[in-house]
Amino acid sequence: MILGTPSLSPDREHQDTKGRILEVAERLFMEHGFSATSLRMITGEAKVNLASVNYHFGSKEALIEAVFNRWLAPLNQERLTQLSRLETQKEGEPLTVEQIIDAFVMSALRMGEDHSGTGMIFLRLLGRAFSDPGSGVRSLLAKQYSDVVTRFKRALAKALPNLPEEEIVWRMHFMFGTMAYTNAGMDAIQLISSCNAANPQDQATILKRVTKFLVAGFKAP
Amino acid sequence: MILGTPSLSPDREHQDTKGRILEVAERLFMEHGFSATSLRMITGEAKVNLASVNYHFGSKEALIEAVFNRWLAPLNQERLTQLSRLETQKEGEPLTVEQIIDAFVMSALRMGEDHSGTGMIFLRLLGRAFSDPGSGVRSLLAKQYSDVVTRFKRALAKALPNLPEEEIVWRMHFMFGTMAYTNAGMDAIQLISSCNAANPQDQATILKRVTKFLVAGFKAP
DNA sequence: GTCTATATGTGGATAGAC
DNA sequence: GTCTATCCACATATAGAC
Repeated sequence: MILGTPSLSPDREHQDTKGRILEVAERLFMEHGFSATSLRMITGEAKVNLASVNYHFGSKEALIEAVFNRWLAPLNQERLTQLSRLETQKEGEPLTVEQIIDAFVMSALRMGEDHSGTGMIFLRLLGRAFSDPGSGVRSLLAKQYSDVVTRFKRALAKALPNLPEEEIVWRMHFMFGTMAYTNAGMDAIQLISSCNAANPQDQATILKRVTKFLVAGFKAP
Repeated sequence: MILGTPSLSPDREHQDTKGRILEVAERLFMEHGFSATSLRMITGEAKVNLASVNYHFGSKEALIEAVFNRWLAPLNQERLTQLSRLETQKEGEPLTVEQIIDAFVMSALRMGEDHSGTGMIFLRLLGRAFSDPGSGVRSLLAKQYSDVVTRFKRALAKALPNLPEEEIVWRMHFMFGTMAYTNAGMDAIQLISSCNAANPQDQATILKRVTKFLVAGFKAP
């Protein structure tokens, strides 16, 4: 429980001020980006006073950090836990690529499904944050991701002993990109593809597609 | 020659006002995002008068559109040309997945290398634009990409007859994500991976890695 | 076409009453 | 902790001289 993780209660309008701000900010940041979202928009929708943001968080920048800290740490913790679980299970033998990618991708799904869908919004916000340089979030991401990168890199190196480490790092980079974009641009696909195929489907199906795509990519010679 | 495509002359400080604005805007939008980049920053660096932006473009929004129109149309035209060239060559027989992905990815490289590296900056900006909703650029992207999507989808469907069309669309979506992120987040990899592996390399090598990764992904069962 | 000056709005942040 | 009122920096945009 890091920073006022919201209760699962459906009537969120009775939450405390701090929690309401976090929840609305999360959504608006996702919809409009960080700099295009004003504190007035946030406090307006959250029906709290403008000054309360600075009272509770100190600054807009600090609010952004708080939004991230609330979800990112648990998400990456879950990823590490899943990986550890698999490694214990196999007792030193290398995991399969499928298992590793699955641990990475499906942790996101699990977090998204928890908390009655609120986590899903964060996933999409996370996608945006990776490509948003003007928010100071990037350095935060680096810290939060460093353990995950290290551990997954090691696991993948064991699973793919013929692949140079450099290649593995790049492919992980591609994986982050695919994940980020898939989450953030879920609405872009309709714009781009302009076909009735890829319609709003449940995240589970999409992530299974992603996993298959990524596993094949990692296994490329 | 759509909107003042810059000359290849190295001393750009002698360009005309409109061209200088476009060039600086392109870079600053990429570095800071659209809404975080003010016209003052642009005109300051371009050493032109503030009012000249509105004189030449009408508004900031129109400037953003101009920046995109300058490069995106030629890029996608190149992609279509490459695809057509291959199809003519094969006379009706399906292309290989490698050829198709290569036509898509390497057109970007070719454009990036042209114009003494200026195009590269645009590629990274393009990556940002996909995940930046607050700029009205998205609908522009949809229009500019629609032909490319249609043609490449058809080619891929012929190359992968066993793959449902829906799956193809999704994998194209993943491809866009990988490309967008790879271009935009080239600096993020150092933050994230915190290892000496993936260092500033030439774009060509990186795009070859991407291509291999993507081809394998598309070929996944 | 280019400049100065300015109109007009909105941003984040804060002081101080309650 | 919450509110009103306000400060001040900076945004886009434009009017009008040159």
